[in-house]
Amino acid sequence: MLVTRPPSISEQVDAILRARIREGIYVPGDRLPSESELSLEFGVSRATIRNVLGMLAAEGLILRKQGDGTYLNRRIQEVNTHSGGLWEFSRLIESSGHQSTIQPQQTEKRPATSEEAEMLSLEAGEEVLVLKRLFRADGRPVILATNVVPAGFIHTDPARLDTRLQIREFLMRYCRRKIAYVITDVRSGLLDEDAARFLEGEPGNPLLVLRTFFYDSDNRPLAFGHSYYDDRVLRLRLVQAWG
Amino acid sequence: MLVTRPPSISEQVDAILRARIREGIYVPGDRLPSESELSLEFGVSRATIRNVLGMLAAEGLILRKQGDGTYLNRRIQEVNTHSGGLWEFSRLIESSGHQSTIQPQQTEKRPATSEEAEMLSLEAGEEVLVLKRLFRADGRPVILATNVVPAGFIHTDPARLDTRLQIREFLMRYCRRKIAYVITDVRSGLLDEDAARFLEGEPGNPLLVLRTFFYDSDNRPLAFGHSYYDDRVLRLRLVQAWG
DNA sequence: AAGTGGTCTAGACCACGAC
DNA sequence: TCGTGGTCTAGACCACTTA
Repeated sequence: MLVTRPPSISEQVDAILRARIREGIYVPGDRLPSESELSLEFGVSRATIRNVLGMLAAEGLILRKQGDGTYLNRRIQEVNTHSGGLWEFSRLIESSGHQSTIQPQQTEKRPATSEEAEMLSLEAGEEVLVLKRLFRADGRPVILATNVVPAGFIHTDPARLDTRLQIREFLMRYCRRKIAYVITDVRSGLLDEDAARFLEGEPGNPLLVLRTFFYDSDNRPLAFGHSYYDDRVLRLRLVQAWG
Repeated sequence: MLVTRPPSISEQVDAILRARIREGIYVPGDRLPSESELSLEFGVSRATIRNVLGMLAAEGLILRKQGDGTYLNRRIQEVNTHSGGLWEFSRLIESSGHQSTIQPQQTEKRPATSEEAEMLSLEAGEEVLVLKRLFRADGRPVILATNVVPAGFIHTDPARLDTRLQIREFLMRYCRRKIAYVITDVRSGLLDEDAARFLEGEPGNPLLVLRTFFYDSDNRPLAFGHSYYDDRVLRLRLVQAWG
């Protein structure tokens, strides 16, 4: 079913370079081989190498200096949003150096509220599937995430759904929908009584509230999420490369 | 002095396309001309066109559909972090549709605290320049930003500094330093008494706290900032394109 | 079948930094 | 001066969507 197309040349080069960084073959502060050397070594064109390096640079993983060379950023470990996904909580937790666990708390199918109906372009009263899940970092609860998906999207027997999947994987597998882009609202909020039962903390504590909207390439809303993010435990840290 | 190199071909194409979007020549939801058509129209190679479109797509401004075409995102107006800069507050405010004003509150030169010294790789007691500024959106105070720069970086007579400059421009003009990348910590916090004097609000209100670290391409810290961001007035909204 | 975007190549020339 | 990354070209072929 899910056709797994072979990895492209760029993806392979990307994987190799990331592996070398991970395994310490390239050490933070190191100067990497030049683009021409890499293109010779891998037997690919320089344009392909540049494409890959461009992505690594955009993540802040490497620093490129015209006339000099390409260097491995000394501060890679400080950042947890490499490759961007602010909404892929498991990866966020793991790339912060913690062990991530997902704990489904509640899965219910119910009519959409009017607010939900509007955000998901549904008729009032159409059903939605609501997934409430708790993410833990090294056992400590950090994120309480609620995701809402139109029930009409789901082609699978509800009893067979794996509610531990990432939302992206969930939409792909059960709804055959591909996320094209995501809009995330970052707001501050206070821990309410309900959320305090899940996240260890006292009601009234400040925390981050993320509202996430998922769309496909036709601008159709696929899902949205509402998450409480305990920033005392897990930093929300973004890198942005300039130029 | 500041050499202003002529805009590259990509920059020109980029400017033209953004202008067409801004002026409504391309309307949200529209299908843009194909890459080949654009490359013919502008007399540049398709690779150059793709380079520019790639950036617009990364910002979520356009959506590209293989086998179909390129479409202008219907939700462009909802997003205020196009081209990324979470720390360029004026642009953030203006691309949210507000009029932005900067109000310098205080400029002082003093020895670095031990925390500042460590973050900026300074010796204890070295001097720093502290800029405290208030950003307003349509007159309403939204961001209280404090930026700390090593005083030794500054080559200009302190009395002649323009304290209304963006931090990027400030570092470039007075310190001849180029920001290579920026790390931003987004945290939740409570309005304290001092900040409440500047931002209209009561102490104890939740708000966003941004801590921003600026580095050059040698990994040297250039500056850091501590900002109170009133998210009731201005949304902090990120787009991330998938794939 | 035709046209779109996605990937990749093999060159060229330029701007810049270190030596 | 030499090697680096930055820009740009003119092609080729593939994957995909639409008709």
